[in-house]
Amino acid sequence: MLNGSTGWPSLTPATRTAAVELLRHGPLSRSALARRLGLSAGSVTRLVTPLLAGGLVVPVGPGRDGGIGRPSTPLDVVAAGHRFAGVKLTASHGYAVLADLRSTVLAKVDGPLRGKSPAEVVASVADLVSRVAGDAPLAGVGVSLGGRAADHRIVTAAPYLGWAGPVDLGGLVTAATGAPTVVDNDVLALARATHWFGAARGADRFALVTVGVGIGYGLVVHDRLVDSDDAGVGLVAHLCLDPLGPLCARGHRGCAEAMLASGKIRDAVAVGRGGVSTYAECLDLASAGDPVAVRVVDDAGRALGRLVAMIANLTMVPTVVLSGDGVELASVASDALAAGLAADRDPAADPVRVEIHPGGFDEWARGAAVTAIQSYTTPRGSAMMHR
Amino acid sequence: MLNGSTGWPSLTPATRTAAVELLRHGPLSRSALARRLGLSAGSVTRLVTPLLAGGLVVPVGPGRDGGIGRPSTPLDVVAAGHRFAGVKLTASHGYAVLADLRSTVLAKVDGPLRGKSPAEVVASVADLVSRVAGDAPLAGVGVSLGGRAADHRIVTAAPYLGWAGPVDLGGLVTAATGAPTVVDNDVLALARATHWFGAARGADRFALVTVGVGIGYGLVVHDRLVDSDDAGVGLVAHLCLDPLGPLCARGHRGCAEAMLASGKIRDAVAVGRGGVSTYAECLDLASAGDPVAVRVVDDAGRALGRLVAMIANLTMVPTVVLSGDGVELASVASDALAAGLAADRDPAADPVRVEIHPGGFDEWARGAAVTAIQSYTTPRGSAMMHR
DNA sequence: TTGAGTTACTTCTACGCTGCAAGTAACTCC
DNA sequence: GGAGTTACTTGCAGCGTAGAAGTAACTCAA
Repeated sequence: MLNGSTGWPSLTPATRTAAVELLRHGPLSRSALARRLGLSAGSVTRLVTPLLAGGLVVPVGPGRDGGIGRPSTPLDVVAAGHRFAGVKLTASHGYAVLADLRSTVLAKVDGPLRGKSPAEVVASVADLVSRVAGDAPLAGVGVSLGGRAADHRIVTAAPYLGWAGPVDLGGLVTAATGAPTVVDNDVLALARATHWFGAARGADRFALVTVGVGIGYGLVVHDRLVDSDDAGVGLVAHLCLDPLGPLCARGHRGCAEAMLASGKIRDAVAVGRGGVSTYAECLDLASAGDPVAVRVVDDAGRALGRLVAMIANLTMVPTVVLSGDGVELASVASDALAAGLAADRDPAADPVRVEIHPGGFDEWARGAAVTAIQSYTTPRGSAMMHR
Repeated sequence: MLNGSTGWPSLTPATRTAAVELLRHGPLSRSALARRLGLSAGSVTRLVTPLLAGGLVVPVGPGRDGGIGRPSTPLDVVAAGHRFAGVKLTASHGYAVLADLRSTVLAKVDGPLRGKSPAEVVASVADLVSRVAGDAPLAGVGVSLGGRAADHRIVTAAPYLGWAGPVDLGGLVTAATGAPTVVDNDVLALARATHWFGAARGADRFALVTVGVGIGYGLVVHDRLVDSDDAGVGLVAHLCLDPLGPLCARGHRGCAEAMLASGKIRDAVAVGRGGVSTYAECLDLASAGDPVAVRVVDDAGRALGRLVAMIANLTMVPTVVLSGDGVELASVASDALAAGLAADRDPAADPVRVEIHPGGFDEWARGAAVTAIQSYTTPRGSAMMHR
């Protein structure tokens, strides 16, 4: 009966593990679940019984699998039973989504921040949350931003907001909204969403590269996000991708930011031919065959391909997901991307799968919601969130 | 009483987990072990009791930790209770070590292979093992080679030996020596040794780069070796480190192999000044200030630094271990290495710790022994070896 | 010297979680 | 309509765990 107040945190560990497996990989029959978890069939029956009784999980579909023997009964988590809000912060705006347990977006709103001070940001976030959620009770709130958050609560670095010292954003938003709130780096949150519910659902290893105003990078290995003090803050942005490329603000020639950031691409096209004012125009011009735009965009695509190759060579991921608001670059310059990838990847090695996942601001906000979902489903979990 | 015949495989899972923790991180007091494993003190007492009774673990030292309260009693695994042999194969020779449970080398031998056919290699390995082990009973044998082994048994690729189809080297050596045998890629095996007992002991994440005839690469993330079909077979060897560098055999300019392989460095010095015939001479000349050797070695050091930076940026490891028979390069060109590292690493990010670990052929063989040790201590283990 | 405080370890119990074995259920194929 | 096959359930024995209560061995201060 979907009692939100009891919720997943009250489940016993093994039962919760089964529920998470169903959430991430479902629908699954009991036998498939047993194989996935490495358990006996009897144990799975026992674990699943209280989930069915509580209405968190339901049998779904007829389960026709065509084979011989008794047909299986696929089970699935009832995603609609819980609501989460996700908020992505930029220097000036907030973007919020309302999502269910599988991070399906049910509503979205956005608006300017009232200001950059912690109090103004908290008030803006609370406002966005109440606007997007209405009076639906929330199981959790996630907030993501370009910066770092310790323990998913304390913001320790937020260059775009200009915060000097640590701010307990998680605690403040929890107090303001009444819903348990977690804070995360925006790229890491997007990587979490990609991992659990997105283009890399079910993948044990993958990398995420976001292209847009900046270049972001996230890595999942052994089914777990790789976190560190430096994760998501641009270690990848200044990797050299083209020794003859343009300069970035730090004086690096041909680094990822200089080659791929949407502002840099726009500037390069503007310098070459004039008459452009937006990144989207540059991609359109390149599609239409404008020689300057084609050259700039192709150079960028080749650089992106080389970046993908470097990532795959050094992390051994079979898949690299491209996202971010500027990711159309990868479609427009797909040939150049493939060429750059081929140039730096051993042809004898397994080919790298490149997935292009469209990314707008609501995708970033959805990432924030997934951080909240993970925190809700695996509190202080042994594997997922922390450690 | 160190009964080798019962051994670790007969331990119950939780007890074995405690024993592995002591082996890898010991000596540890019971309370420290409880903290590490996330268990209560009572559970640890229960787990440790049979290990003490069986003599696999002993109390060690007085346990003075200076603080207040009852002093702790550090426990440690009795490493001398088991013997393992490790054999590293090259195209023409085998190198074998005898090691205890902590991979301390007790003896070493080497010799030419009788030939490259599977039968000749197996006979050579068995010969080396019996020479190095004498009549000591072996708990396990590890064999490592440049190539791939499926399931730690079946060699599926061995370019240096010219084997075409898969060869059940593990099964053949098991039959020939009477000791359970595992097969592994040589770089991965060295990474295992570095992880459990070497320069990265206790590290949750690190990367290993080997420099020598070829360039090797291994990665540990989340306390587990990253394995893949392509691991260890040279994905890293053809990364571009210097756009103006020399060519490798595949036509890559300035790739890791072209810049760092000992043969390439020797050739570059020989072309420049003549009068050298070995890699070691080149390093000596560079130390002595010979301008050609200094330039070649410094370029290589800078390239190695850039490689370390790329690895750290993309994998987020805090530590990179350098090893291999040509690793002296890193000491001779340490300034250039630091410069290359600084150039490609964000100064705001955590600094990368570079550990130089001397590596001869016996280190490679020790790696093979560690593969056997891991297989012995964590058979079909949930985390260590497979999956 | 004595007792309070502190940390390390042990013992006992209740219970969660597991595999295993022996069922039952629902299907296909012949 | 039975044999074969796969999915699932039920009951049981035993491992593994936390928690509470107790013991041990030390430091420190009065």
